[in-house]
Amino acid sequence: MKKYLALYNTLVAQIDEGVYKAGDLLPFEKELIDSYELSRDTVRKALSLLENEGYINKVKGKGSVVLDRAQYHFSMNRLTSFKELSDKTGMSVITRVHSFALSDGEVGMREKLGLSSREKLWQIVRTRNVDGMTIILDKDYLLHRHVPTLDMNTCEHSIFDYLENELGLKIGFAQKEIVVEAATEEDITLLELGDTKVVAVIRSYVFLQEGELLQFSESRHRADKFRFTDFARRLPG
Amino acid sequence: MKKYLALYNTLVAQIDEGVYKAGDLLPFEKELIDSYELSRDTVRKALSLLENEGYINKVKGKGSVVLDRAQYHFSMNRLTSFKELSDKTGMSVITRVHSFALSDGEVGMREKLGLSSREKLWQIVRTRNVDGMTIILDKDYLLHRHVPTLDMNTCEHSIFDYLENELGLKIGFAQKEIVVEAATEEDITLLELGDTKVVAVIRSYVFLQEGELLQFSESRHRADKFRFTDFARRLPG
DNA sequence: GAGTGGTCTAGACCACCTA
DNA sequence: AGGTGGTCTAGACCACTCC
Repeated sequence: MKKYLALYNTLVAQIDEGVYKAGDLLPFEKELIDSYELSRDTVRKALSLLENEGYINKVKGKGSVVLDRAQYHFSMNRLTSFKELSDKTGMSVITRVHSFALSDGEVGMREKLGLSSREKLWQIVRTRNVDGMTIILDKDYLLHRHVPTLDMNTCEHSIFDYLENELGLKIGFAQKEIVVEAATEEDITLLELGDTKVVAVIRSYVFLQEGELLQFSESRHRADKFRFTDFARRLPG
Repeated sequence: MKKYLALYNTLVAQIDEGVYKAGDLLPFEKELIDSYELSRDTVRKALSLLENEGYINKVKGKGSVVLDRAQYHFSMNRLTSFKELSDKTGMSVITRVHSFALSDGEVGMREKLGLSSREKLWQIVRTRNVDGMTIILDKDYLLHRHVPTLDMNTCEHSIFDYLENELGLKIGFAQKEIVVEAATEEDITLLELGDTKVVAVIRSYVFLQEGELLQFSESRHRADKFRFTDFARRLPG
């Protein structure tokens, strides 16, 4: 639909298929303008997206250099669902739902999230078995206000899809933090931890486009299987 | 100099000073255009930057909502030097240089970085004492090709500044990864680790604007003092 | 000098929110 | 209905790279 996104997607597809390899130059702006019949700004918007996503590096006076993206494959720079991630990486992922129910949240959680004493939360506890090993314990808390109903089938597949496509919620942005913590009894049991009684925890606060809190999540990873990657740019100027 | 950066900087300053608080609306595009006498695209470029940095959330038909940035203070989303980070957060940071010398790198490193057998590396080992506690062990490797000379004073202060301002190197982007590892003897000694013999490691590969590797770094953190925060947006579309 | 991307401008139409 | 941000276009000048 949107022209700059269409161009972005075709260029991403071409890079993924190897039409342009690491070190190659993408067609110049002028060439893209002519061959796709777009204005310069539209082409530049698509290229800026590619740059922000770590696909290319634009160099003044030279062109857009394709980067080696093989090493960035597990990037969690963006807000993506677990499902998208496993689809792209081709890992075999089995999700097991341990519980889902309306609750009051854990102690102190209501205060931390700034919720009223009435506000109920959906609590969902799931484990992820990746390539034959249970390595992640996901604990999600969804605000009942935004999510009136929820079922087992949704929890087993993609809650993200459900929120966006079924409920029409518009997810805007998320704040994440990564810390290392001592394993709880729950971690030890569900993740079959061995010697190292330590987990890496990704906590995220997911907000709707208007800035309202939608969800709080804890993703607790076996420390020995944990890897987080990030792509960073220098600020312009 | 650049108009959109000037506007970005003044708006950042105003948000930091509390002129606009979390939940407030920034002046509308039209108002910024008129009061600063800029074109719409220039104003939009500044606002896009603010949005990408997590300062605001733009909502169609409504305006630019200022986000609560207090919680994001330790953001390492961007490529910033340790010095910048400590300047902004007001923490007392003492850097101690343990060694710096030209070396061949550690075993396997040359292969991993794709370097020729001739290529020499500057190896710099430093610890960071934050608010009275030594919590980070930084091991940096700079390619000799790009950095002919280096001295003690530079290592104690900002290598980043030296590379950019003295040598005129143009840093483009970095790939980072975070993993949790068992502590080495070096970690235990230098970081005065107690019970938990585990460290959080941020590895980064820093590239120049043209895509050449400049630096490889390992930042090894006491697990109990480690915290990494990240701001993520949903892709447009 | 020719070609590249970076910045800036002016104007148009659309989709969305609020009233 | 009026205002907002989102997209798209056309054209200009500049800074940088490469030959």
